[in-house]
Amino acid sequence: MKEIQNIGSELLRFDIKPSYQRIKIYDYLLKNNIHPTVDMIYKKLADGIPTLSKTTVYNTLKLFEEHGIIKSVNIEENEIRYDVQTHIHGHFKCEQCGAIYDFDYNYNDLKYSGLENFILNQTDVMIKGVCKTCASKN
Amino acid sequence: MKEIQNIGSELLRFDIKPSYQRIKIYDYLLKNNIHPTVDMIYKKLADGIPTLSKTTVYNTLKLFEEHGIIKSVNIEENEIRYDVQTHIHGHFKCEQCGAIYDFDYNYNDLKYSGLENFILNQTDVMIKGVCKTCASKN
DNA sequence: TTTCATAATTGTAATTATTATAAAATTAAA
DNA sequence: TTTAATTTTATAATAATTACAATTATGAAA
Ligand SMILES: [Mn+2]
Ligand SMILES: [Mn+2]
Ligand SMILES: [Zn+2]
Ligand SMILES: [Zn+2]
Repeated sequence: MKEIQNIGSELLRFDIKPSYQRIKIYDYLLKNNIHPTVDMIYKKLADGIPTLSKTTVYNTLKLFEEHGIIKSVNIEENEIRYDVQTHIHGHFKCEQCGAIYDFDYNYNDLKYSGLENFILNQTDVMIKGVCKTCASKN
Repeated sequence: MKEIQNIGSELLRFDIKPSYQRIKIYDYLLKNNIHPTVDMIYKKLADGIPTLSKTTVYNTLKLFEEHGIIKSVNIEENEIRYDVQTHIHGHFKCEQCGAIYDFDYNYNDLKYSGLENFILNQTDVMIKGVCKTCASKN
């Protein structure tokens, strides 16, 4: 889990003005490292912030990503998920419980053929299968 | 490019009844190895088959995938793309021209940490960047 | 403190991809 | 030819996301 002492100054470090909503959203992401969807974030925070608009959640996450403080992950077809973990790592989605796990892989050993003279900006490794917990239940 | 002599018998090989629409859709996928979206497929085929329904395209692609004759790829957030190439390979998306390229990588050298006792069913490697053609123009 | 400009938030409507459903058309079997 | 099963079609319903304009909050100048 990512440890941040002061959320406001962390946002400022990324040139993001720390409004009340932005702080709450980043705080949620830090404390819930579950790659949540917009809807999950909105529903959880709407309890504590009754005036919160889903548009604000969309705007904020877009802003966060543009400023590089979070990453979006494209795991399932129909929804974007968000990740405070910005270092290079892969994602595993359990086909049974739906949970998403982080994992590390040997990024530097990856060799490609067919991409000569291409400029590579971002690599994502996605694996689907059955997680340890679900596998032991079967 | 995948070479198929008889589309009808190839569909039958995968236990798919070769209806007129199914043959046309599979034929399109074989001849247009561009990882098209449902909409791209529908629009192109609707010229030749005026009665074609988009629902049929959705149904057919779903059926094809269930029978393992094609794969769906999840490259951009908001849309599914389809691929007749079913062997393990990666996908590169050019951020400038939007084209999607296939590439090969050393699948067996991929080493993970954090997935001990997990069952891995499907691995996808996605890279974003600038393709050779676009890079040479800049 | 009041005034004003700017930025952030909100609510609503519009867009887009996808799924659900039921009727119509086609195919295959009796 | 009847009949049943399968496939296709049209339409409506969902769901995620974006567009947009009004409202609210913030912060500096007067
Ligand atoms: Mn992650
Ligand atoms: Mn491919
Ligand atoms: Zn699981
Ligand atoms: Zn390009």
